[in-house]
Amino acid sequence: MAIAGGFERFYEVLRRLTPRSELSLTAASTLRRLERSGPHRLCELHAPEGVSQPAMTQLITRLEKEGLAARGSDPDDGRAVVVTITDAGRDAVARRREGRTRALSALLEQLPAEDHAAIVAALPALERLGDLMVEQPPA
Amino acid sequence: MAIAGGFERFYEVLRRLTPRSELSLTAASTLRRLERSGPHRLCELHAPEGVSQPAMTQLITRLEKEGLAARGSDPDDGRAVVVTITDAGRDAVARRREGRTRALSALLEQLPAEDHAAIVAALPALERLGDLMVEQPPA
DNA sequence: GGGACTTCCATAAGTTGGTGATATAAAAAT
DNA sequence: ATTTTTATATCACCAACTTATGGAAGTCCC
Repeated sequence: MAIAGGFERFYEVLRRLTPRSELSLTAASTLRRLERSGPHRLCELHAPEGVSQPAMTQLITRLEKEGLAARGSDPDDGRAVVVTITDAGRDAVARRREGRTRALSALLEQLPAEDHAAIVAALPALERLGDLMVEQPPA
Repeated sequence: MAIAGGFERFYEVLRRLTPRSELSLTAASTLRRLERSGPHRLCELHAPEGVSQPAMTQLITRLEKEGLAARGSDPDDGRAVVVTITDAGRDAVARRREGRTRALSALLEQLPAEDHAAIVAALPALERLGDLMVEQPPA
């Protein structure tokens, strides 16, 4: 399939759009999740982010150290750790989002209008493809 | 921009499509480059792959150890190291490509036909966006 | 209510793939 | 013939994972 080849290529390209920022991929994704859908227990975070539980523990420890997230407790369950995003965390997410958006916009503007339109038109489809992929662990 | 958000999402999704394989992202991308456009000197590889020169040296060392690439020399320049992909390397690239293709196809088939069409239609545009990104180091 | 599992999180130890600083040898320049 | 530049390699270090294991809080079950 040419589609797979195109995706492979696109993936590498996106990879380069990110790297040197203050947040790792998983860190950014986790913070965005916390911002979008509120506090979560640690065990609810690691699976959707696709990392092991110890990795999530360590990530939260890092985020806490940097002041971007906070550990809390659940009064009804002494085992649980409830992770919350802080204001500084929201700022970091916003900064990252803005930086990405600016870089992408600059590139998109140089693209022919019909390419631009094609990408916009495909976004909802890509979104749904993403949903499928989360539901069904791809081999 | 909604586009940036969509890409961010899509990136995370693609990330999950890759990891468990035998090759790291940079390794796969480098092998593909060697397959596509023939032998390269080490110094011609690290910049387009977006890693430092020591990282490329180490990557080539790993690939050599695994038999996927080979170091050669340039008779006209004693400093140069010329990297070539081996048959085993080609096999590895092919296997990876096939695995990805199968996983993606399985998902794409479940998507409504118009989503499928939208993605196919956007591929050339994404390709061109990728070209732009390589030319212009995004902030 | 007192064990026996179970769930949630943390810790330990090891691995991978990167980084910057620096060394070395070959080529180019002055 | 020096000096400078270029192409790799090596070194010490680090970030972010992994698996295996430990311990504490909850649940189940007579």
